[in-house]
Amino acid sequence: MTITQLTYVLAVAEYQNFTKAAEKCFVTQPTLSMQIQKLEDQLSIQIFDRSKKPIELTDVGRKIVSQARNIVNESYRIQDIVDQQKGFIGGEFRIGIIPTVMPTLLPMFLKTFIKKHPKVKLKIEELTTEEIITRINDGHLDAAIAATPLENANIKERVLYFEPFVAYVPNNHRLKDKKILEVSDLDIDDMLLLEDGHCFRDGVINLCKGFKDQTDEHFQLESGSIETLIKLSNEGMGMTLLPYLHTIDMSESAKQNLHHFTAPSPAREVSIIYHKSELKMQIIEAMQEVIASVVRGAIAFRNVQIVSPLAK
Amino acid sequence: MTITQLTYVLAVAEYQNFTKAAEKCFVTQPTLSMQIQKLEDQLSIQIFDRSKKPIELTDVGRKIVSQARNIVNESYRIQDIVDQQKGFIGGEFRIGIIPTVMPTLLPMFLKTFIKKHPKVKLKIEELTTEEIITRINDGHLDAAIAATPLENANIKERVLYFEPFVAYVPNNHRLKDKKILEVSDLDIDDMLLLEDGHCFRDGVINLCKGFKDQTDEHFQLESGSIETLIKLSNEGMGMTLLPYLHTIDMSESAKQNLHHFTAPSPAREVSIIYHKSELKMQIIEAMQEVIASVVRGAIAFRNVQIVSPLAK
DNA sequence: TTTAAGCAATCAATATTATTGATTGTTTTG
DNA sequence: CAAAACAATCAATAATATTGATTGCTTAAA
Repeated sequence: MTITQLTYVLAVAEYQNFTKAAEKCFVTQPTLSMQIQKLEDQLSIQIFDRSKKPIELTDVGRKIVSQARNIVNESYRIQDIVDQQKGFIGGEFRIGIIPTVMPTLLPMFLKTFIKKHPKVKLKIEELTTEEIITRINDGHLDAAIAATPLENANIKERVLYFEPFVAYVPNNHRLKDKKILEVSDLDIDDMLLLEDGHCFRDGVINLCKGFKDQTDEHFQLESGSIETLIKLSNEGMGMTLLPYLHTIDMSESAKQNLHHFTAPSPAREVSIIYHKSELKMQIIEAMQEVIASVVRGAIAFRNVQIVSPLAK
Repeated sequence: MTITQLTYVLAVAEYQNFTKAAEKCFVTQPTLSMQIQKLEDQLSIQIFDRSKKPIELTDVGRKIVSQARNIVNESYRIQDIVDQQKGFIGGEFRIGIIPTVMPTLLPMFLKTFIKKHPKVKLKIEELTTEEIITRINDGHLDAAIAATPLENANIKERVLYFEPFVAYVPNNHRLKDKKILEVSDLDIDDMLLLEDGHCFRDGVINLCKGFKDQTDEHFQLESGSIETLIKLSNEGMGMTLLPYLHTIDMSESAKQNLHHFTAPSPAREVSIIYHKSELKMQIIEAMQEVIASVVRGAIAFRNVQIVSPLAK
């Protein structure tokens, strides 16, 4: 049994196709087929059920794949140990970012980060919190930036910053003349909220006085775009809450509709999150530091109350 | 990086000697040397400091060895998964047994076990509790039989049986005429105790009324032999406590000196213990079952109080 | 029904890699 | 100082992985 064989098995399990798996492993299909056959022979067991199309895992196969993932991931940590020893910050680093953080935070730190750590090959993906959790667990992501706390046993968090919410109140709204809002002014019935993987949304709902069961709402907005949210608000669909960083470079006219909260302002906690195995921890720490330093200038609020993204 | 290379690294780390390590891996010394060099080259780091004699690990080397042990052990679990799937109970199984359990328990179950599970190649070692814990943690033992609870985070326990203590009171002892003893009769000052890795001993000391700090004792008995204990007792060194199974096949004359306790009799908990990773769990369960069935006939006590082997 | 496409297995040829026995140079030991 | 112990090196060889070409099966399209 070799680590190579195990990675081949993982690839086939993922793509359910020997040819495609071979491509991803940068070998020819016979190479991959033979190595897997060899492993199956040595174990005297079938890992894949080749009679099904597309190919399926057998029952043992499933367990073996799970253990193989374990072993392959642990083997990566050898290189990780060496990198840490050398203080080397580099290699591929796959990071996920939730939609409501992506457009504001990424431009703020990306340039600084790649300048400071040119050897890191960043792969950035916009993903919902749910997708992020899945991919951190299966090893497809090295880290992510999301609203926290998540309270997921396999995922660790490091807080980057607290981002206050600012209310966007259109002209026709009952609160249009109250320039400084209290949290108690919020009413779920005349508010418009982003979906954002049930995360941002759920947190805000809990803020509102007398919030109801989520099911009896008029509609759900599935866009991840704050732009859309503002436009719908202008169309008379209700007021909305915007994360502070989104309000910085709004047009002057739109800024007219912004209403701040009295302290403690509601806020969300934004963290860099990663698997508890702490693979590539040096890069995670490097990124945490860069983000913290650029955000420090942009957000200077002290008195905030955290809105947990956890449902219920 | 291959699993083979990692096992070579582990062997050298263990024996601090390339030649001996090569032997244990069933390859020649150049083979092992070259593979380790290749790994070091690929990682561009020294795992071993060859200038020291005997060879030492470098700082990174130590971390790599620790991770390598992890990976190699996890790789064994692939075969384990296959064995479990097939219901196969076999292969090498290394078990440690504490001295005060070995001579009574082993003869009771060994024959039955090897008859029932002929494919298991048992390697049995008599070891102290301390040695057992070390070896379960470093993977040199698959399981062990010891007095519990140990409260060790890496080790799991399954209770096999509770074994009452029986007092052995020589003719010249103050308690020689009290045929049924109470726990409160015990006095550390006229008792003789086995060392047994601080384990059996510590448990008993806690039983005695007004027990003192262990340091101010007249002497410590380092033998693991119950025989010696009885002989010393006969020489007037004091009474002693024997695990019940040891009293079954004593000579009739010796049995005259046995004094039982009133219920609840003090007793020790004897368990099969194993690493939390649960490798070779089928064999462990098979052994647990065999032992439980043979002991069931020999020990039929209900009302006992457990003497914890934990110091303090 | 025929044809084409998709896909994994097979095969023989080749490239790569691991292993070996012999040897060397160094260090340790008696 | 000589002998032993030991790891590195080397060239030869054994073992193994990889490949391109092909086959045979199944599915999808004409």
